[in-house]
Amino acid sequence: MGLLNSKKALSAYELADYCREELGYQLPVMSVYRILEFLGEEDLVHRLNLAKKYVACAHIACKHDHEQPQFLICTNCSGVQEVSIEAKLMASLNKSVTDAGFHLTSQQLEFDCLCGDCFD
Amino acid sequence: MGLLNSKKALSAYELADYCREELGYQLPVMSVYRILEFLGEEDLVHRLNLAKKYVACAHIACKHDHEQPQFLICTNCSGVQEVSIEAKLMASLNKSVTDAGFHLTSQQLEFDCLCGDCFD
DNA sequence: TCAAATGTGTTATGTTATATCATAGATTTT
DNA sequence: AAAATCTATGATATAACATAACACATTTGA
Repeated sequence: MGLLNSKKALSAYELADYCREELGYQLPVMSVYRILEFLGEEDLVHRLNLAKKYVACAHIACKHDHEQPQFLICTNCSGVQEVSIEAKLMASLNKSVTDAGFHLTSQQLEFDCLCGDCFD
Repeated sequence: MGLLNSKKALSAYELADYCREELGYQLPVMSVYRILEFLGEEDLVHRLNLAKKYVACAHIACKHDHEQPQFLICTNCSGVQEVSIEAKLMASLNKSVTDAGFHLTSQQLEFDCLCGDCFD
C-alpha cells in the first residue's frame, strides 16, 4: 500500500477504493484497518482523530528523532500539514490542562483549519 | 430536552435513548440532531468534534460575554471540562498555524485527555 | 381561500469502525 | 512426517454517528 504519497488524509475506505480502482486489487476494508494499525504502531502512519483519516508520516525518510507531531487539517479538502509547535508553547498548554485537573493523553494535537488554497 | 445537566458529553443517540428510557418520550434521532443544531447555533450546546458528542454550554446561566471555549475531553468516561486558554497562548498558537499557511476554522479547541478520576 | 413556506416524522442511506467466525498456511510438537 | 496448534486473512455482520430525501401537516400571508 505504497499509496500514502497523497497530500491529503485518506480514510480506510478511501484507501480500499483506491486499491480496487487504481491498482485493480480487491483489498477488504478489514485488511486496510489491520495494515493501518500496524503502520501506526511503527510510526509510519498517523491516525487523525479529528478527520478520522490517515496520513503517511512526513518524516518517514528522516533518520533523526522527531518531536511529537501536530497536525493542521483542512476541513474542506482534507489537506494536512504536519508541524511542530514550539516546546515552550506546548509546555504552557500542558500546564493549562493539568491546572484544570486533566492530563493530555497525547501530545499529538490536531487542529481544524482551512489550508491556503481553501481559505478565501 | 432539559437533560443536558450531564457532566459528560452525550451523543445524539444517547440523548434519544435517554428520552425514551427516562422520560418515556419517543424522540426520533433526526429530531435530536435538529434540536442540537438549533441549540448549537444559539451557543447553548457545544458539539465536540473529537468525541462526536454534545455538551451543554457551561455558561448558559451567565450574562457576560465569553471567550471562545476550549474543551478537555476524557477519552475514558467522556467527562468534559470547559476551560479558557490564555489569550497570549492562543495568539502564539494562531501564529504557528498561520506561519504554516493554514487558518484555524475555529478557536474552539478540543484536547483528548484523561480526567483526574480516570488518570491512574 | 389558496399557494407557498416551514416544521416534523419516517425511512433510507452514507461513513467510519469493530466483532465474529471460518479457512488456509505456517509452526510446533510428538 | 503426521497431528495439533497458532496466526493471518477473508468474509460477513453489526455498531455508532450522521445526513438525505420524501411525505404530510401546519402555519403564513397574499
